[in-house]
Parts: sequence; C-alpha cells; structure tokens
Amino acid sequence: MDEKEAEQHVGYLLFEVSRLFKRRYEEMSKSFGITLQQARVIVFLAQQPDGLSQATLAQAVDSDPMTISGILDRLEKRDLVKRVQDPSDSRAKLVTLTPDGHELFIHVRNIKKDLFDQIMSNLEPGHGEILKASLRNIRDQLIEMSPENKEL
Amino acid sequence: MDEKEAEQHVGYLLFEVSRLFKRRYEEMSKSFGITLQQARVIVFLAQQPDGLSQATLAQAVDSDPMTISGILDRLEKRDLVKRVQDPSDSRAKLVTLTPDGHELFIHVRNIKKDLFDQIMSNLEPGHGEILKASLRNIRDQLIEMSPENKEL
DNA sequence: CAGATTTCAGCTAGACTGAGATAA
DNA sequence: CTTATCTCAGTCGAGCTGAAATCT
Repeated sequence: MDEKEAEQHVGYLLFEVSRLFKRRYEEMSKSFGITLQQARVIVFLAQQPDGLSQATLAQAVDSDPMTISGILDRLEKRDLVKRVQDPSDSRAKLVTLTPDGHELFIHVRNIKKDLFDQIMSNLEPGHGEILKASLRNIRDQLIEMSPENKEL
Repeated sequence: MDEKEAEQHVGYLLFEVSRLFKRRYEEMSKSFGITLQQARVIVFLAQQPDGLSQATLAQAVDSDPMTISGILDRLEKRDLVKRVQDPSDSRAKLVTLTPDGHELFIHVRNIKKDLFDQIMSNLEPGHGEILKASLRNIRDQLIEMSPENKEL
C-alpha cells in the first residue's frame, strides 16, 4: 500500500479527490436533490442579482452553452431559476434565481462551507494556502495548454 | 477577477482542475481514443500480469462492479483486454491486458508522464510534495466521511 | 443458509457535436 | 455577411440502483 502511495500520480489523485468531494457534497445535499454543477450555477447566479446570459454563465463555470441549457432546464423545472428575455438583446435570455432558488442557495452555501472548513482545518498549518496556490497554478497551466489557446 | 480568485473555494478549484486535467489528457490521447478512466484501468492491469477479478479492480480504481463491467466491455470490444474464467472461482473472471493493451499502456504512461512532469515542474519548489500530501490528506478525510464508514 | 461475483435492464446528469433559427 | 445566442437532436462514458443467476 505504501509503495502505491509513493507511486501515485497527481492526476489520479486530483481525479479521486474531486470525485470523492462530489460524492460527499451530493450526499450532504441529497435532501435538496442538487448536484455539484447545479450548486455551482446557483452560487454564481446568487452573486448576480441582475441576471446574466447563458453564454456568460457557461463561461463562468467553464462549461458550454448546451450543457448550461440542460442544467437550467432542470433547475427551471423545479422553479429554482427563471429565464427572461434580455430586453437589449432578443437572442439572449437573462437567468436569475427565483425566491426558492435563493433559499436553496443559503443551504448550499452552508453545506459547502462546513465541508470546506472541516477539511481545510485538518491540513498542516500553511498547507491550505499552498494547496490553493498550486491548484490555481495548475489550472492556469492547463487552460494555457488548451488547443484553442495554441492557435492564437 | 482577483476578488473572485480570493473567494474561490477549494472544492470547485479541485473540480475544475480535475476536469481540465481530464480534458487535456483525453485530447493528448485522442489518437488512441481512450478516456481517463479507461487509462486508469489499463495502467492498473499492466501491474497485474496474473490478472485480477472485476470486483478487485473496482475497488482498486474506487469504482463499482457495474461501471467496471461497462468499461471492460468497451476495452474488450477493442481487444485491449480479455476476460477469462478464474479456475479457482467459477463466479469470477480474471481480467488481463492483451498484447494490444500492453502496447497502448506504454503510450498512455508516456503521455501521463509528460503531462505530469510539465505541470509539476512549474510549481514553486517544494510545493509539489505539499500538494500531494494535502491531496492525500483530503482524500483520506473524504473517505472517512463516507456513510459506509459512519456505520462501523 | 448467507455472502460474493458478475451481468441485465434501466435511469440520470453532464459533456460534446452538428445543425438550425434568430438576431446583433 | 459574419458573428453571437440559444435550442433541437443525438451520441457517449460514467455512475447508480435493483434484480437475477451462479457459485463459495
């Protein structure tokens, strides 16, 4: 087992941790029946009272318009979100949280906070910041590596 | 942007990095048409020349028997993997790599290594080890939190 | 008998692609 | 005319559940 630990690559480790995090998060919020991606959209919308377009939203959560459309379909069906025509652009729709969506946001935020606080408090002192900095560093590297950026 | 950085939670950061990593990895191995999970299974099988049961495999990659069954179906269809009856347990099947599977493993391993080395070499000195240690710490915490472990 | 191993059938959310309508 | 926004339709790999057959 210890030999395996030593060999384990960061990629799988990241993948594992991310998947475990998703599992725990969705278990904790299973009374709301919300997925991690849905929660992410809700959290983002809560910070944008004026609403924002689906294209902007897609960019914000690093998804694509079609996936966002699907997520919003599910959230709209549950009255957590509403889509209204953008008066200044009749192609676009402005997405906002409904009151129910806002209420859910509070719960979602608290669950997240509890989970984060507990996990981070058990790291070595100072390691939390290094972890975040490293992850941001890696994220930026991975973004820079994308084929789209290579063609610039 | 900088305000958002400061607010960003580790959970989403992990999720983002993991998804980006998956994307880059699958782009890099798209000539082989292999997914990250399939690669993971192949890498694991390469270390087990005697083969192993699907149940063991499922545990090793932290998946479940049904998901593994699906992954193996796809790999077997491409002759990368074969399933043979376990002579000592007629319920079980022993999974091994085919020669084609072994060949793919070499490529897969190299792609992984390139991606890892490049990313890790751009971190601050010493941060790579802290990152791995923190991720393992978090992983163990998340595993301990699982409902199954709560019932012990 | 209980428990392990695999598979069947069916479902879900998410990611992706291509095409199309509509409007900037 | 080109570009942007959204949706329809379809495919895919993964994850999950419940049930069944088979065997230990």
